[in-house]
Amino acid sequence: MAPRNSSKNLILDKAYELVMVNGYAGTSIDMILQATGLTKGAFFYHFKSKTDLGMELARRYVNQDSSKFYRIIQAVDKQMDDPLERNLVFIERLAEWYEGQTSMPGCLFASFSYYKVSDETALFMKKAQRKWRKFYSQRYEEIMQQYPPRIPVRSEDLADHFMGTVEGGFVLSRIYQQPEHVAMQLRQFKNYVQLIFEPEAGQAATG
Amino acid sequence: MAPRNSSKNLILDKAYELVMVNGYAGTSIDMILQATGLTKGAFFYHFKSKTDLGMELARRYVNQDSSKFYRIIQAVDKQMDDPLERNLVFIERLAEWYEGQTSMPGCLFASFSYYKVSDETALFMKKAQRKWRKFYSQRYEEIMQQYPPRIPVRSEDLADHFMGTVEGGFVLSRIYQQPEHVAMQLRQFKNYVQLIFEPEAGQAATG
DNA sequence: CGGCCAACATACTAACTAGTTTGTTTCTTT
DNA sequence: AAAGAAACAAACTAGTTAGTATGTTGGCCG
Repeated sequence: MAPRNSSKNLILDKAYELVMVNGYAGTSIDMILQATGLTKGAFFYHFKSKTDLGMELARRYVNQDSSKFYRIIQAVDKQMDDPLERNLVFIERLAEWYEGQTSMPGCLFASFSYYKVSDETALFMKKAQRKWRKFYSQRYEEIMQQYPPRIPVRSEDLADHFMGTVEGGFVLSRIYQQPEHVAMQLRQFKNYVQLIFEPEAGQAATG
Repeated sequence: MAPRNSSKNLILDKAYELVMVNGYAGTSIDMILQATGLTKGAFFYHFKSKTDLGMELARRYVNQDSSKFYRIIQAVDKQMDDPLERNLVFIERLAEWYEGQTSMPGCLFASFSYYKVSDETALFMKKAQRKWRKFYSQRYEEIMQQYPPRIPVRSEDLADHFMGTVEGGFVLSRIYQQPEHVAMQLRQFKNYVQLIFEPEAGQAATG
């Protein structure tokens, strides 16, 4: 791992920003170099090709994104024990986090999913996504053991739907050009989880 | 509008396919010409620039996608009158339609949202998306008048969440490289609508 | 202090990019 | 049949692309 503010990390930082705006194919190496103030020599010293940069961007994205989510999860887990409450508060905290962001939200994986960088990145992304699914589905498994779901649902599908909701929120935010849609989408998913598991959900409205 | 299988439509067809795989920036005019068997003269006779092609792709996508959805909706509306049942069956039919597709699903708007083709396309997409939201939110408004929702929800948010679910399903399908995720996501949303509005939803599991 | 290497800069190349110019065919219209 | 226009083809251009080859710098180590 390169030291904190090294040239390599600088390239990765700027490249990430540019890719999130212009996409991978729409981001040239020259654009990255102009943004960093470096030259070709520096770039090809740290990356053997542009494809290599794409792969490293994917790797770094997984690490940074994972740790961001874990950080929120751990903070919530410290404050409460109930698995359902944990999950609901996690979703709320995540929504609040996205509300605090100013720049246009987005997912590198989604960007790459609409332009195949390489077979390697495609495989890497698939595996990373599966790993996330496994993690979240275990959490929903815990919830299901304690709270009988109102309807038949699979924990894997809930995990996928959670991630899909975030992805959909990104796309909508970008089309509407309004970042707040991610939080809105997340709260819909939160409603869904509540309606499935919370024993008292929707009682007030019916009574 | 150009006649059915004209060169212009051929270009648009092939360009659409290529853009859905490589993205807009990753699809060169030469690639499109190679796929169509035409030459530069033909392309720039029909399109004044590549940006112009992007704009026409967006226009055509809205028309084709809208008519596809309307077709399903009208078919369902003929068979039943209840607004909630109509919506639920519509979602199910849509899920089945995506299950029948072989090629990797995706949305041109999503692809364009991760690479800004032009200010014109961005504005066009925003307006088209708003139009869709208006259409679907009206349908949920109807449902809400007849079926009191278990939880407080806004019809616009439901409309957005529906479209967001589809978009998320596309992204997940592409990352997992398994087209069936769109249908799975849609059925989660269907569950959500049922839990919100159906009076008897989830009664069997609790009793 | 001399050598060595990491970490770059500079200057190139060959292929590709969008777009233009000019020429050709075919159809229609009078 | 003449004329014009629609619908292309072929060849070109100027700029950009990823990638390379070679040169330069500073710091560390014996």
